[in-house]
Amino acid sequence: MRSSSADIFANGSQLIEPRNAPDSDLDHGLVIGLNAVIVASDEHSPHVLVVNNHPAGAGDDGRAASLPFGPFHPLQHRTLESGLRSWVEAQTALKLGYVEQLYTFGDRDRDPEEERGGPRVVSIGYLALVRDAERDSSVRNAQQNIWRSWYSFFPWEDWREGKPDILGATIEPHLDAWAARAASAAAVRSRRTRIAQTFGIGRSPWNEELVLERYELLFEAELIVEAVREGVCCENVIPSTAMALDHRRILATGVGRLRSKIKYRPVVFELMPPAFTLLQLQLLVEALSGKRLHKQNFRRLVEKTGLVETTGQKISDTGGRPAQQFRFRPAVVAERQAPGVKLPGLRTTVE
Amino acid sequence: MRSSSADIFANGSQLIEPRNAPDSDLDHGLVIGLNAVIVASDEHSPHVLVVNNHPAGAGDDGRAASLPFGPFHPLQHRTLESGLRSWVEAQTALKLGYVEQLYTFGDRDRDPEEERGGPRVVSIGYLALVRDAERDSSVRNAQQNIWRSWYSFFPWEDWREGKPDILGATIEPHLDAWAARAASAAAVRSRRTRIAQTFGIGRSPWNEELVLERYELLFEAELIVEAVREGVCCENVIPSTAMALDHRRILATGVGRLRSKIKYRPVVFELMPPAFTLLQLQLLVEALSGKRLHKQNFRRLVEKTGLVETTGQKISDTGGRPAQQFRFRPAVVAERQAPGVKLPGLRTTVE
DNA sequence: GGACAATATACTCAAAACGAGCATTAACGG
DNA sequence: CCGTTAATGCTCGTTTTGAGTATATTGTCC
Repeated sequence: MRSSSADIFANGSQLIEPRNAPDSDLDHGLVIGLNAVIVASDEHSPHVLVVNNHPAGAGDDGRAASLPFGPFHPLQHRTLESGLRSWVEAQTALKLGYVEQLYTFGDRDRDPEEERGGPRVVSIGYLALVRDAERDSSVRNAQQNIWRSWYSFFPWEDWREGKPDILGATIEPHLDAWAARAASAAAVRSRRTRIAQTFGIGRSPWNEELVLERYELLFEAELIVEAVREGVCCENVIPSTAMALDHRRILATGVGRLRSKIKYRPVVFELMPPAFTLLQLQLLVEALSGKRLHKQNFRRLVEKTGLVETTGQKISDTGGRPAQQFRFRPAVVAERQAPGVKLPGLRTTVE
Repeated sequence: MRSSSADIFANGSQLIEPRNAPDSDLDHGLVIGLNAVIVASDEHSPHVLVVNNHPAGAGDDGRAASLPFGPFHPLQHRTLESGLRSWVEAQTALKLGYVEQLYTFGDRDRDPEEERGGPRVVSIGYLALVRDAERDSSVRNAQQNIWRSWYSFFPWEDWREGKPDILGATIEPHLDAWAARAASAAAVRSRRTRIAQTFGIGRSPWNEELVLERYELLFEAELIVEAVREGVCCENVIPSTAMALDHRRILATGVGRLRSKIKYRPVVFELMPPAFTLLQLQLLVEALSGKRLHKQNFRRLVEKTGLVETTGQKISDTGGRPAQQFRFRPAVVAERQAPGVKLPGLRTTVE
């Protein structure tokens, strides 16, 4: 397929070509790992599967929970995604539905052990969605694999009951103090703008998609346990569940991605039972997005997109007028370009 | 922070933990490569830096062009992005502005040589933006590194002069024939829906962001040279510039990502000169998105977002009433959460 | 200087989308 | 039958958007 007759002109400063043999030290001490953000959600909260690393009887000295992780086995797996699916399904008995790649994390300092000579681990993060009913099948290792509400890791992300107290009481003051500590007046201003835009303060509205940006800001301000270097005092740390390494960052990436994706692609299905009422759908979307929606407008939007159709059944178990039962239109589910569920109202703009 | 007293029951089928030592064959024959989609754009067309693998004087038998590629050197680089920046800047003399990770490509069949025992190359694709003025500085290896309009790789993506002829004349008939070849009636229908949604046929509007989806559909239908297996006839192939390996797929990912990103983040700046007229800005956005926009509405949108401010200067070299000169508001450029340039108009919905 | 070509910029107007709420309907438990 | 609870239907003012028309400002050609 290739031929090169006149490579005599090639010189040393050219771009390295794909098929050049790698330097011998390149494939030394390099491991590719696959991390999965596995999400299921009921009407109350989305849950994430985490691996509990506490050894039996360990107290706070045990390692923090981590995301499920598996090595990528180039000899066995044709694609990255099949590698992911195979170890997840083998080890948790979960049937993964939708799977999407999130991001590849490769910073050296993502793992302190690397600095001490361990192999460099480059980790490819994936988002996977499973139906809530599937959650039971993960009990195979109930002590190790547990489902946790994703809001336990990001308590500031749940605005369903209004602005979370933790924001006004703790986060905003600490962030403001951090901003004030900046070197120059310009830097202080820059930090303030960034805080305001990211956390929806002042004229900026709260944007539920900026999960990662908020996490990284808090991390930078050393308000997150994982960011606190050894030996430094950490009284400012915001109460929330920590994770190992940079797993909370990966999780934040997943949460943000899912929150934005539901708006333009029909992925909520993957989390819903096959039949449901519009209220159930709304509650799920609210759980994911972390904000409350205007019921009538939500209905209007959902019906307009043509994503769902009625099954003809009526459900009367919530103590009011019975609700129609819906299902997602199979044609839409099969196709990927279909739109998602727009989020209407209850504007959180004004606090 | 947490305690679990009864982990005595933990058994061997638990999820593999992050710090487990990898199997010894894991880091054998595995290389991480960094691919860059480097984009610059003038008012006529966005350009992509490709490495010309054709040796001087070689004909069509030379290898197809590829994206610039460099190995990731875990010992030298703290982060993936710094690894990318360093080899790109060293080898092309380009000053990269905005850089963002696209996707990690790891399918085994992305490179036929792997099947013959070569090392598995997992490639992390990046999108990098440089100002058009920077394009000159890549001449360092003019024979090797050349800029090509991205529409030479995807001629069907340029709707600025109306629907490209190639669509109606070639692509749509071939796709339709491919759909008809499906196994079952249901499969035929499913393919047809997918084609219609992806290529904006019938009631679906053309969505300029679906660059990757369109490419993959064409690939599946074997209308792309790269998809044609050896020995199979290829008369249906759509005339367009091919690339090595899966590089055209990576490029499609980059184009799609950029097209969507300009709409919600202020990244056009990175491609624009510091001062410009609104028409210049519009032409650039049109070049990127591949469609024409309604001038007055574009102006309205841009001015509303507050992304730009006037410099006070007037430019009168285009033969009409002089235009105001604008620049991006530095405060906005510094911050990332700022909105992008919405695309108004001239609906391509109805053909 | 005046018509004209070419573009910039201002303003209009109707349709659609959106936020917010009120009103009505259909079940259930007493 | 009445109160409670939720589903569903409808309205209405505000924004946003698509698509123009109108006006302003320059250079050029005669």
